[in-house]
Amino acid sequence: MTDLPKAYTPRDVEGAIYERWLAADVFAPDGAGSTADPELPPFTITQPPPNVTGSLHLGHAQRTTVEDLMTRHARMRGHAALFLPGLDHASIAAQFVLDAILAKEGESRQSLGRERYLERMVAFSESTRPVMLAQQRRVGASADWGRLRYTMDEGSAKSVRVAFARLYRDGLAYRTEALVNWCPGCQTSISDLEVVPTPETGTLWLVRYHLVDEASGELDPERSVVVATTRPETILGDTAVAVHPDDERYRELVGRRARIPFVDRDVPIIADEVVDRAFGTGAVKITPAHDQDDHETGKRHGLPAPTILADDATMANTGTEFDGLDRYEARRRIVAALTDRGDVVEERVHEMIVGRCQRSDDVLEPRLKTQWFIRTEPLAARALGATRSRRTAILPERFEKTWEHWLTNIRDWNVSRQLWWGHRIPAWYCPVGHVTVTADPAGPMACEVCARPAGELQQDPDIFDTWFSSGLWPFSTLGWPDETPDYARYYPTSVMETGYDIIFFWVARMMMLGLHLTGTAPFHTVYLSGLIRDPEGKKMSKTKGNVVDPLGVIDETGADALRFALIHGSAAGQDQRFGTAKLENARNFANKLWNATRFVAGARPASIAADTERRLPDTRHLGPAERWILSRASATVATVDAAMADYAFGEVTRVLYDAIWNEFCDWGVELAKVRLADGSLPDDVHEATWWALVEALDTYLRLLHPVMPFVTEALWAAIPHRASDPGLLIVARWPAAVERDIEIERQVSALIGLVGDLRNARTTAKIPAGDWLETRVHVPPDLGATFEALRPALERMARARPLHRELTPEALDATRAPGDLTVVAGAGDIEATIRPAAIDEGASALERARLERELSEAEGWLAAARERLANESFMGKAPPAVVDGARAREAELADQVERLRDRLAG
RNA sequence: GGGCGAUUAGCUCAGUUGGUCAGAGCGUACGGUUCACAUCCGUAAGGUCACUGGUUCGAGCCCAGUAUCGCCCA
Repeated sequence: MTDLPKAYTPRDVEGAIYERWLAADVFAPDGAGSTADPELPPFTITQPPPNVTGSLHLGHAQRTTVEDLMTRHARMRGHAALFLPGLDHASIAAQFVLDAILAKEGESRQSLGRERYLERMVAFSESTRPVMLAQQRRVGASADWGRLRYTMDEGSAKSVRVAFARLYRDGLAYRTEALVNWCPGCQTSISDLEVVPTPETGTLWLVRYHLVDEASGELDPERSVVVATTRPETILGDTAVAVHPDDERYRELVGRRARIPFVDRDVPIIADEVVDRAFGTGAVKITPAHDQDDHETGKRHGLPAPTILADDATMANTGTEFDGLDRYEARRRIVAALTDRGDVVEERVHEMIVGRCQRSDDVLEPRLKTQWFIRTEPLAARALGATRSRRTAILPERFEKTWEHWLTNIRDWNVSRQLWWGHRIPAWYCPVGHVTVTADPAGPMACEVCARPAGELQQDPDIFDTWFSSGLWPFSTLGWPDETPDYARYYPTSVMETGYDIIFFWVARMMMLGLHLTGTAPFHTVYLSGLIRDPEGKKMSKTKGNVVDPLGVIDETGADALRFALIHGSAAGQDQRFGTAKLENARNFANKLWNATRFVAGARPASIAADTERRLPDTRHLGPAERWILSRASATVATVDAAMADYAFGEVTRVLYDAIWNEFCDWGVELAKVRLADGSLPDDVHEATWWALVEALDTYLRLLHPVMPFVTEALWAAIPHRASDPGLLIVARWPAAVERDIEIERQVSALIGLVGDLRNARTTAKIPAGDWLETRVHVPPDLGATFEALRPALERMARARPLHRELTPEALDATRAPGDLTVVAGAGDIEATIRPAAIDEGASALERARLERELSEAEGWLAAARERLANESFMGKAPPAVVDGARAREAELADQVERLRDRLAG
């Protein structure tokens, strides 16, 4: 069909193609248009659900592309391929976004109240949701939209309740008072993973605490101890001073008491090995309610742990003038007051690490709270078992080390969040504090300990960490805890593709929860993508303003170009910089393919009807070029298959780019052109030639479809199909590698090499590209027939006319005239001469220099080859195949060197 | 403090089990109105594969160490 426009315009094609896929119902593995083989196992990917309130960025586009290409590949191979899409309610992240919007309206979480806030959230997410889904369609995701899930839908809610109830029953969920990471900005606790350790330059204050005279109970005027602290405001919560037990400086102080300023609390001086003698003065204050280490120390020594901060990080319950002050204001005033008293001994600049909130960047406060935790140790052990036994593989493999380390040092997971947007924890408390956990959405009938009626019970106000529902994703989306048909058929899933940055947040949790709740690892392969960075290598982020909107890119260069660019030259787990050069290259490639197809479609011999059914080329009428391209196409199938099996998607695109551009377009099409245009050949030959091109092109379109689905689908429609083909490429069968014709590949590639060498010689001698020059060639006898068959094409490709074939090297020599350009090609056994239109001294010199350069290069290789063959160790120890190869190479080089020397001498 | 990654052509990066693998794209230079494509075609130049040592007949690839940059964990 020649009605394809001259340049590929993705905009004119993509939307319509996606609509056709939707209309044909081919995304669902059990859709009306599915061609899945029921005998084959299904292939399942559950999409990492993007945050519902966000918008897609390049990272999403990259992941969608990888997931989609695996899905499309599996689908074409006949598997029932399920790409299950979804959205995440994103609890804290969504609240953060909404809170910012509310703030602009002069409202806040508090001003709205829980109910209205949640209504607002639902409305907001409903406004962003269709945008996000549309974005994914633009990228080309062949996801089963009919199975779209949401972490806040009833299915997810049910699985959350059931999962938690099971964990509780199994002793893996417990409620306790513990020191948690509190974000004063978000007003919630967060998990250890959400803490961002941030280096900061702070101050280390050395503060004098006066000792108490045990006899009088008054301050001992003689004795004091100087403690070092970076947080003077927590002095108000001190319940001890600690020194190292072996520290001679303080040995005699241990057991005495010191008076805490402002609160006038007398606290013991204790000895504990946790103290670092080299830090500060070697004596530290202990604030068990506001520091992780101090909390542990306090527990060991039975110290009280008064909380002195409110949820908003103002001072509270100290009974001092500082109550009600912000923590930093309190710090300033306390330092000032201590200075006035003369008790600030020293201030030092101090480099330290401060924990900040991943979401709001607020400095976190360790706070004592009663919360729910998941006991992770037994779960982690099973997760490790799954990867160690290779029931689940992690790619790239090096992440297994990270995985091992984290899971073997894992800490219990705090799942309580003092937020509103999310799944409410299904735990109820009776007035005396008994706990009842139930999966029943209506709540418990009564306290399961004391049987107090439901009316007296109160549900936990907290919600779950958003990652809790995410952790159930691979099975909650398929119907778990119910034994649904989907769950039976598609679980466990096949591949979990995601960014390596959430391996702990998400992958580990899915693994742990999946193994415990479903008894099986939720996926057999974890494919970790690298991160997309900006051209300078910086992480893309909204605050940096370097985020690229994929829709803009798609509008400009097309979804296929974006997808190709994201895959090409990438490797699993490896970050990539993303710039316009890659995109342009990908766009050009799509255009190249478009035009190649345009040529093939337009080159259909008149003897073949436009709507004809696909035929295999008649092998009797195939020329070497056609046999060559068919063989190369088959080789490409094999290489792509191998790369796909290795999840080496960058290799897939590399191989296809090379095959399509440098083999099919540059030579397959160019060589065929001559034959197709040769009116002296019979129709049978034209037809076979054309069918060969169609066959090869069809193979490439199929192979490329997973990466570039739109353009391949569009182009596939422009070439004849087989009777067995479905109407759409997306559900057509993946090609099978057939036996290659190695001999024809060798011969044609030698002649292609000859053309290149002839062009090189002409260019070096500054011969105008368009000049037709008399050219003589000698090829070894076994290449003779192929040479003759390709002669017209070779003439054209090398601008060699007339083109004579000499039967012996001597015959070629005999025709040589002064000024002739000489070419030694192939394995040194092909020679050619080009006769310029006029003898040009300058050109001759250039020509001679070229030959000399070639000779010295060949001599160098030859010397190396001979050295190798002379090496007894090599001859003795290298495998015979390698030795044979080296011998053949040596012979070739010797031949080449000899001929080049002859030419230069003659 | 522990771990991981990167270091290959001017730039951005491929290189699966060690045996012509020294590659691609972009860029550069020169030349092209070849009837699919200037989003193109042809030709070319450019690299001691970070450094040092080791294993091996043979190392970009394996081992040890060093340097620089980056990331993760504590």
